[in-house]
Amino acid sequence: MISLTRKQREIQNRIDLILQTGKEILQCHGYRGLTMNKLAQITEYSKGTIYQHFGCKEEVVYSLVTRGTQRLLEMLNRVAGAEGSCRLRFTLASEAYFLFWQLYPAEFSLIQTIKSGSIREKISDRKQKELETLERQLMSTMCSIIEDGVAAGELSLPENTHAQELAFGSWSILYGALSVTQDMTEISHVGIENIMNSIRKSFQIFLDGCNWQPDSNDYAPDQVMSIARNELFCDEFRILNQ
Amino acid sequence: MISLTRKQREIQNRIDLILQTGKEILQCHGYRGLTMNKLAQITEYSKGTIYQHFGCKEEVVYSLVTRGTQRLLEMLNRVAGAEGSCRLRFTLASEAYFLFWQLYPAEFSLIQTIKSGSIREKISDRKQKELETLERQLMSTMCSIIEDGVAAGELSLPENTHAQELAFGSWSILYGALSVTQDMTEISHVGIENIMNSIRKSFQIFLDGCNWQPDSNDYAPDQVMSIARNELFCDEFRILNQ
DNA sequence: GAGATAATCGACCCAACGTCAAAAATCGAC
DNA sequence: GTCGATTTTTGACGTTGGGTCGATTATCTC
Repeated sequence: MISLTRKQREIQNRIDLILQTGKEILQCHGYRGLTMNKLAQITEYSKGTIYQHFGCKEEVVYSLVTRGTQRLLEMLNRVAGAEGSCRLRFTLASEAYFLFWQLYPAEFSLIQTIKSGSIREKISDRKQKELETLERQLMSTMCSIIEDGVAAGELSLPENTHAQELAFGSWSILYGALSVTQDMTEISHVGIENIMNSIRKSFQIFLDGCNWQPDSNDYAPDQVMSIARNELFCDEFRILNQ
Repeated sequence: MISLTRKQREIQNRIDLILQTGKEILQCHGYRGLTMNKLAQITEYSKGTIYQHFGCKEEVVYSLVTRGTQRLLEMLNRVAGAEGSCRLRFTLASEAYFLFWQLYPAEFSLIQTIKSGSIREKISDRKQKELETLERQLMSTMCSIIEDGVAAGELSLPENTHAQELAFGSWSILYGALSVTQDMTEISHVGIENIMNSIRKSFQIFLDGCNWQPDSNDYAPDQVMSIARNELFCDEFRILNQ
């Protein structure tokens, strides 16, 4: 039993090593630069061993996205349990996504990659369900904040509109804006901070459009950033700033 | 001179054939299913000839996106010259994007694909600039509608906010929502029309959040669809419905 | 019609994915 | 501790598909 656990840990560590190495190769040499030979060589395992854990190259990157999404979900759950008006919490959720984008740029850009049909068709149903579940959880966390807001009287849903639609809409703004931004980071003549502020504005415009009136005015930019920086995501900010 | 023109036309026709064939293969067999051998075989040209027009496989798909973007820009330009309030026109712009997504799904989903760094690095600067210019034109068309709206007193820009930021924000909603939807078309239990209506709502919420008050109430859903269907995009709708 | 130039072709090279039978390590029973 | 059984690891190999290039064919010019 003990021996079994040790074995399982070894395997887990190896999987971690493979994923970490894969991520590093991706960051240095891009998707095309990631080859199974290189992965085997750097991790000092043979190709056959790698293939024992990952059925194909695509599964490696898919797993990276899954792992990244777990991290994001964990941040979002922290937000859901926070104090303050619901609009504040919803705004903090967007900050979580910004942080995710900055802390895990490789994972974020892989989202686009893995969504393309030609990759997904190579991934086992089990792995696909796994990521799907995580995404559903993300969406449901966002929804619950909206529903809390409705319950608290901060906003009322327009006729024939569900909380999911608002969650989907606000998520779209963030995902769309960040994924477009992703490709421009080098070219763009405007700084990242400016782009992020611009997205923040769009996000708030969307909430204004929902007529989301918080019971206090606690979602002002300074306050949001202060809570994010000093309370909810202090670990993340430390890593980011180092 | 005549002979030169004839030659040039032959080449243009061949490029068209290659692209069209590539698109069909992509639709049937996905990105991985598109191979240069197959492309050569179906077009009945040799691989060498294909490579005379496209430096690599990636350039084929990149060209498909460029061509699709031209179609979209052409639709958008029709919108910009339309009658009615600016909010109506801006809404019609979103309908143009919906149509583009429905008429050219292959091209749309390739946008995600080509944006990934590993593909872009294989594309010549010239081709990249070409697409970049088109994208800039798209954005500037959207901006000009917003600026017209400001000039007409339909909305006023929030402090420290530029028309580009609003254009970027609204574009993000559409791009983000549609690119997420793209992957779900088979799985999703809700119909496409519902999803599109949901995105339409989000879009309008965003405009509401901008406090965009049209001089007339001509952007009501029925009116928008009527103008799109019967005036601006009647050709596109005919193709779509057949 | 002949020589020059350009276009076309497909056999070939090679990188990279994925496989599999042999070798090595681990395990378990006595 | 040893030996056979089982699992894990390995890297040489098959195959696929992107890309090249010298030979061949077509076109153009004089």
